[in-house]
Amino acid sequence: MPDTPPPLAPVELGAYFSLMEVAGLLRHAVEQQLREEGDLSYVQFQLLARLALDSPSGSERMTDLADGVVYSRSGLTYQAGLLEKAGLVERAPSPDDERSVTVMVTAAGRALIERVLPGHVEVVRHQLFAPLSEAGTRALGELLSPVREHMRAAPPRSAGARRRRR
Amino acid sequence: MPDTPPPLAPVELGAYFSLMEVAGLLRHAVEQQLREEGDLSYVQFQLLARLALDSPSGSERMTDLADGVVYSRSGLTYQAGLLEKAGLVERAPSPDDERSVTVMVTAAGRALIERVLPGHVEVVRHQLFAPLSEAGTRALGELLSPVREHMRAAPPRSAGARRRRR
DNA sequence: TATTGTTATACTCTATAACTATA
DNA sequence: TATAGTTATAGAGTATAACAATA
Repeated sequence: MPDTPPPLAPVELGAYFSLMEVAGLLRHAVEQQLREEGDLSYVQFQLLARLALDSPSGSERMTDLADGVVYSRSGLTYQAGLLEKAGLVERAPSPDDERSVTVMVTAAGRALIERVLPGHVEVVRHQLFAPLSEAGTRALGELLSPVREHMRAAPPRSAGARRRRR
Repeated sequence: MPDTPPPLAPVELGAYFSLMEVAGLLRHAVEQQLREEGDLSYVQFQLLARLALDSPSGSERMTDLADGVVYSRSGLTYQAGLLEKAGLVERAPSPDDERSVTVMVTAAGRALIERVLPGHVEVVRHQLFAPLSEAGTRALGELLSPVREHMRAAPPRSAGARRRRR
C-alpha cells in the first residue's frame, strides 16, 4: 500500500487556490485586452514580448523562445507561423547551427507591442496591484521568484524526454 | 492623445511575470497528474473538488458552480455534461427555482477525487511549496487572498453583462 | 544517435448566438 | 423583461507521432 502524503495544511491550500484563481482571472482579463487592442492571444503576446522586450538582439532560437510559454514543439511552430503570417516576426535558419531556426521581431511586431503595452499595464495594475502595497508587491515578487527558478529547474517527474536545455 | 500610463516598475514586472509563469507551470504539472491518474482536466477537477470538498451538501446551482472556474455558460454546460456522462455528477432541476439546475457529486465522483487527491497534493507540494518556508507560504497566501477578493469583486471593465452574482 | 523543427491529424476546449422555459 | 440553462456551430489551441535535416 503506497502511503498517502499528509494533506495540505489550510494555509497551503489557501495559498495554492488563491494563486491559481488570481492567475486565472488575471490571464482572462489580460487576454481580453490583448485580443481587443492587438488581436493577440496571451501566448502570442508572451512570445512577442520576449523578443521585443527581453532579448537584446530581438531574436532567439525557437527552442529557447518556447521555454515556459509553450509546452510542445509543434505548438510553438504553430504560433510562430501565425505571428509570421501576421508579419510580426520572421524566421530564418540559424547561422551557427543549421538545424535551428532564429525567430526575429519585425518593426511591425515592435510597434504592435508598443501599442498594446499601455493597456496591458493598466489591466495588470488595476487587477493585480491595486490591492497591494509597494512592500506587498515587492514581497510577492521575492516569494515567487525562487519558486519560478525551482520549477524551471525541476520539471515534473513525468516531463517526457525533451525538456532539458541551457 | 490619450495619455500613457507609467510603465510597470521592475518590481512589479518581476512579480507579474513570476506569478504568471509559476501558475502556468504549476497548472501544467498538475494537469498531467490529473490526466494520468484520473483522466480529468483541471477544470473538471476544480468543479468536482468544489462539489466534493467545499460544498457541504455536495451540490450547487450551475451558475454558482461556474464562478472563477469557467467563463461562459456554455462552457459549464459542456463540462457538466462530460462529468455527468462519466457518472461523476448528476444534474436535476432545482426544487426552489425551476429555471436552475442543481449539480450533485455522485459516490463515484467522491471516490475519484479521493483517488486523485494524494498525487495532486504531492505535485503541489513539490512544485510550489518545496522552495518556500512555512512563513513564506503563509505570507504568499496573505498577499494573494486580498487580490483574489479584489478580482472577484471587480470584474474587468469589459465583463460583458452576465458576471454579477451572490 | 540525438537534436531541431515541421507537418498531418485528431481532439479538447471555448465562445457566440439563437433558443426554451421559468421568475 | 430578465435570468438559467442548453444547443449548434465554428474557431482556436494543443499534443502525438511520423518525418527530414543537421550535429
